[in-house]
Amino acid sequence: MARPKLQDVAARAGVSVTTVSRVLNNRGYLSDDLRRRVKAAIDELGYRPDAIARSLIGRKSGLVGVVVPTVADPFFGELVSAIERSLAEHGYKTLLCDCQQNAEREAEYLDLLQANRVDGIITSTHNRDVAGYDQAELPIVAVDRRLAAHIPIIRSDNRAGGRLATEHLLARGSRAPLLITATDHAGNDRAASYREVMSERGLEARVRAYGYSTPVEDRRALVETWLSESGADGVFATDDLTAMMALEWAHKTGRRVPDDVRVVGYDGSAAVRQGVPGLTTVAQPIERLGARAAEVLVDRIAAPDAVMAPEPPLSIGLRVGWTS
Amino acid sequence: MARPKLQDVAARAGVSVTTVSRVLNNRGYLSDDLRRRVKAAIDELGYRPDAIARSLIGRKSGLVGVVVPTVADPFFGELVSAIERSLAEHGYKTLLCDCQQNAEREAEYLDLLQANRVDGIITSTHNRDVAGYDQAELPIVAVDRRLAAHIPIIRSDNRAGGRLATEHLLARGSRAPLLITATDHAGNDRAASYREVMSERGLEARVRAYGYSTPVEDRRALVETWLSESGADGVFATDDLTAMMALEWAHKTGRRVPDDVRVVGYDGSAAVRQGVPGLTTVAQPIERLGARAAEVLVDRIAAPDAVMAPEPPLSIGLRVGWTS
DNA sequence: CTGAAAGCGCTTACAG
DNA sequence: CTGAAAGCGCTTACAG
Repeated sequence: MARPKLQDVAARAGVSVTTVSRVLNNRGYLSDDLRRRVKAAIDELGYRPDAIARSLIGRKSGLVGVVVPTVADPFFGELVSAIERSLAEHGYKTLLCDCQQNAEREAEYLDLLQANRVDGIITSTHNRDVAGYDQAELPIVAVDRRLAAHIPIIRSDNRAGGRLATEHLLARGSRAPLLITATDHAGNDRAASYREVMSERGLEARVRAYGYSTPVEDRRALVETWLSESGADGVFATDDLTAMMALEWAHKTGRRVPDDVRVVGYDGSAAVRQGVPGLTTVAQPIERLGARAAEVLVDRIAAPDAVMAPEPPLSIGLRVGWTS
Repeated sequence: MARPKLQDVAARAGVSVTTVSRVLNNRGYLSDDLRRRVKAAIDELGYRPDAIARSLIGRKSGLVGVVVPTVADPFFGELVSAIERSLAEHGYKTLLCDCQQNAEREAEYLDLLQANRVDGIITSTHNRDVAGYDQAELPIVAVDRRLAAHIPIIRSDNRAGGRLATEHLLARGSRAPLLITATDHAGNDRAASYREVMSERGLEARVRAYGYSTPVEDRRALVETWLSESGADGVFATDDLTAMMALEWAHKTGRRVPDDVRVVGYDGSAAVRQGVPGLTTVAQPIERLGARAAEVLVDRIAAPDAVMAPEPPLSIGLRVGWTS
C-alpha cells in the first residue's frame, strides 16, 4: 500500500482527521481512550506525518541552509559536523550548500535556500561581496565573516591567536618570523596581531599573502619560494595546511625543525591534530564555533527582531608540538 | 511586503494563476505577449516559486539524504562534497545526515528522511545492521557498503588496492609487513588481498584490527603497541590516518622511514595529499565515487524498477611518496 | 490559447 | 471533548 496519510489513520481509528492531528501534536483535551486508539492505528499503519505538508502550513520548514566553501576542507568539515549536530539537537535539518570553492555558487544558493523556505542560514564563505545577504529577510548567522551590519558573527579570538603564535615563535628563538596568510586586508586580525607584536619588539614584520582562490599546488610553490628567499627562521601560517607546506619544504630542503626554522599553524582541526600531532598550532574551538552558530541562529529564528548583543569571540589556545 | 505568491503575480500581470504557473513551467501554448507580461510581473515582484508547495503536489521533493559517519573525517568530507556537487548538477539538494560516529543516529535519520519525503538516499556508514534499509521503499545507493541484496554499491577496487599496497611494500624490501585495519571480517577485500599476496610469497600474514568505534587516541595507543611489539619492517594501514599514526610512532621511537620501516596508507584524500604529500598511499577516486553514487541514484529515482547491472568497482592507483 | 476548480497532506480557527 | 471546513502555495486535469 502507498504511504498512509492522516485520513487512513483516522478511518482506521474511527475518528476525524482533526483528532488524529491533535494526538500527533498533543494539542487540546483528548480522552485517554481516543488517544490510545489513534496511537494504535498509527503504529499498525506505520504512519509518519509528512513534513512537507506540515511546512506548508506552519511558517517553519525546519530546514537550515549551511553554506561553506567546501566540506572537503577538514576545517569546514568539522565545522559543518558541529553545526549539524547542534541543529539536530534543536530539531532542525541541515541543507548542505557546498560552494565548491566557487564564489558564484554562493549567490545561487542564497536564492535556492529562500525558494526552499529554509528557516535560517549559517554561512562561512570567503566571498566578501555576495549581494543578497543584506536584503535577505531570513535570519542569518555568519561564522568568522562580516556580511552586513546587522548579521551576527561567531568567531574565535583572532587577535589573541595572532599574538600567541607570534610571541611563541619569538620565545622559541625566532628573530625573523615570516607571516603567511590568505589575504592581507584590514579585517585580518591574525595579521594585525603579528604586526603589533613584531613592532613592540622592534622587529620587522614580513607578510606574504597567497590569495584565497589560488589553487593548492600554486600556493605550495609560492610558499616554498617565499621561505627559501626570505631566510626566515620561523613561520606563522594562518592555517594549518600552509604550515604543513612549510614543514614539507623544510624536509625537502634539509632544514631542521625547529632548530633551523620554527613552524606554527592555525586552526587545529581534529584531522590535523590526529594526523600531524607534532604541529604547533593555534587551536580554534571548532566544535564550539559550530554549536554557538547554531544556537544563535535558533534564537534568531525564535525572535527575529530581538536586539542581540554582539557575540564575544570564543577563546583560543596554543597547542605546542615539536615543530617549534 | 510579505513574500509574493503566485496570486500576486497573477493579479499584477492581469492573468489567472494557471497562466502564471504555465509560464513558470513552460507548459502548453502561451502567446508571447502573455509570457512577457507574466515575466515582467515576476521580476517586478521578485517572485520565487515556493519549493515546498511544489513538492507537496508533485511526487518529488528534490531532496536527497546523504548519510555519513561524519564529515569531520576528511575522506567523508571530500566524498560528501563530490556527492553534493553531482546532485546539484542534477537539480537535487543535499540533506546532510552526519551520524556523528554514532550508530543509533543512522536509524533515526532513516525515519527522518522518509518523513521529509526525500527522493532518495546515499549512505556510506559503517554500521552494518541498521534495520530499515531493506524495507525502505526509497531509492538507495550505498558507497562501499553492502546494505541489502537489491541496493547498488559504488566502490573502488579494494582487491586491487590491497594487492598494490602489499606488493609495493615487498618490492621496497619489507619482509614482515603488518596489516592494520578497522575490522577483519570476510568482506574486507583489502585484508583479503594482503593475505593472498603474503601467502603467494610464502610469508606470514599478520593482521591487527582496531575496531571502528575505537576512539582515535585509543587507536593510536593500540597502533603504537602493535608496531613496537611486532618488529614489523613495513606497515600497510587501510586508511591514511592510521598510516600517519605509524609515521608519528616512527618519529617518536627514532625509526627511520623508509629504511627501518616502510609505510603505506589508503584513501588518498586531497587533505592528506596536500598536508602530507610524502605519504605513500592507495588513492581512491573519491571524486568519482561521489559523482557515480549521485548518478546511479538519480537514475534509480527516474526508473525505480529498472534492472541495473552491478556497478564495476572504480579503479584505484598507488601514489608513491618518501615513506616507502 | 486561457481560466475556474479540485487537490497535494496536513493544521487550525470555529462550531457544537 | 470532538468534528466539518477552510486554507497553506502551488499544479493539473477539465472546460471553454
